[in-house]
Amino acid sequence: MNSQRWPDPGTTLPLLWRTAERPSRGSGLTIGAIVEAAVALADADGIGAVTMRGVAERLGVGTMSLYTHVPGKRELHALMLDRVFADAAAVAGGDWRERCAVIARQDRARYLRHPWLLELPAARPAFGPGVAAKYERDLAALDGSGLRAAEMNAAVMALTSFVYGAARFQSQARDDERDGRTERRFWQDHEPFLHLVLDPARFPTAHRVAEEARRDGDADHDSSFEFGLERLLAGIGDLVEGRA
Amino acid sequence: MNSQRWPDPGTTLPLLWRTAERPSRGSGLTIGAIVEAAVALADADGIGAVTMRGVAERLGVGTMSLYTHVPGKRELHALMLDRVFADAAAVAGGDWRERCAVIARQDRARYLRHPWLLELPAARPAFGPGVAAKYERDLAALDGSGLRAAEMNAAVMALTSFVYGAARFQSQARDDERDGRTERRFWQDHEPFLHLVLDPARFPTAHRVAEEARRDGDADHDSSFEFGLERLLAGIGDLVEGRA
DNA sequence: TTCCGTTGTCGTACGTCGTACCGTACAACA
DNA sequence: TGTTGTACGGTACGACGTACGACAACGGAA
Repeated sequence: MNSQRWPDPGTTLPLLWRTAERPSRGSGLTIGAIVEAAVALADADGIGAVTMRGVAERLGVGTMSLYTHVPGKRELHALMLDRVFADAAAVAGGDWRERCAVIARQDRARYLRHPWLLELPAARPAFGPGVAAKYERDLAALDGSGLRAAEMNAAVMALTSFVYGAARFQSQARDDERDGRTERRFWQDHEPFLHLVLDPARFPTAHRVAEEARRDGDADHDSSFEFGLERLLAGIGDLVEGRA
Repeated sequence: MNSQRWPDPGTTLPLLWRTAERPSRGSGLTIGAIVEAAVALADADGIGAVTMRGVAERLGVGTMSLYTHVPGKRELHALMLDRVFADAAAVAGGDWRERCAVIARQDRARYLRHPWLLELPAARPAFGPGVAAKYERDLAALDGSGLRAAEMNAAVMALTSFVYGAARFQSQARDDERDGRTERRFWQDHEPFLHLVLDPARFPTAHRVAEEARRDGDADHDSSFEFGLERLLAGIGDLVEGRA
């Protein structure tokens, strides 16, 4: 299945900036329409539902017609990513810390709105209009924080990593719930194995904490995210204020 | 392809703890051997190389024979995850902060040693021997930090999220390099589009920072990770010391 | 208006995947 | 020495991405 052909910015950029759009004959097929349909499918049923056949069917078009406008599925994924990153709005007002918090919440919300984003390669996305807008916004937020350039980059990276990881765990937990693998069911299934899982000899701390947790219950994802964000920003703040 | 059958702890736990191992007839096939082969394939060529046919071939066995011992591919993935989490060694000595740092580095190293881990559902993994050992280790590290139980959980979650996100970005970047999508190539491909990407009117900050970045160069992943880890622990430390 | 080359459209087909189904043959017990 | 339970695995089905080539719709030239 893997055709060993990798998408690269060289082939993706003209698509992203629509500088080489193919004319449509009778079908009304355009890059934009294809990406729109793919995003709709992914939002509804996950990235697994984005098949070339599925996208084509949604557009009322033959499967292979897509290949006139898009080289392949991986490039389509890159286009989808840039498409949903285009919602990155400029953040004004407040100090760098507040701006960063707003951005982190924005990014988290986008991941939860489009959880398939978390499955896509995103380490070094091609600079389409959407990714460029997000890049601009992130940099502008940290502008004037007083950090050196290298520190600014590292800080953005730390925030991005945290937001990504937190969103991914939450997204997977949501999938679990949707498919019936609830918290309740989880512990029900573990009941026959609790003597192994919570063996006080092998796992003393786990045994003890499980007791406490049963009383207190787990924190929800929202407050857990806010806690981590606040701690990370506090740690960066220490650096800004020369305290650490 | 999706058979709508989801793996759950109820079916996976007996496999994880080997309480219902099927006897092997002439082939020497066991759960352990299957998991071992699958991990070897994944380490070598990624999670995509772990196909039932591939695992069977590596074991010199018919494809369908695997299904005698393992219900399906998703359960095999869960077994693989627990298998590599079993390397979680107890961390002794130092204060909570040092112990957390050691654990974070251990976890990051495991993600980079087994990057396919990052692709697996891991939000609420079934408690096999490996996952239980990691859980015990994590909790023991934070024991005695003075944080309340809810804060401890949130702190672990924040650290886990950060480590996961950072490892994922680094892993993807490594894949990019391996497949020829190097940093150099990236900017070469962008050259014809720089007037769009770095348009001073639309993206003023990006335009300016790109100039600086060209001089300074990017920080590597190691120092970037250490920066984020240090900041996050500093922020948690503020809380412990009642400073924030 | 007619013709023809260009090119958007898409039906067919191939090789991959996970796995359902079922026949076969071996091991353990009678 | 039957008899039976079950480990093993061959075949097949429906999904997938996409290579290939036939066809038809369009634009410009005559």
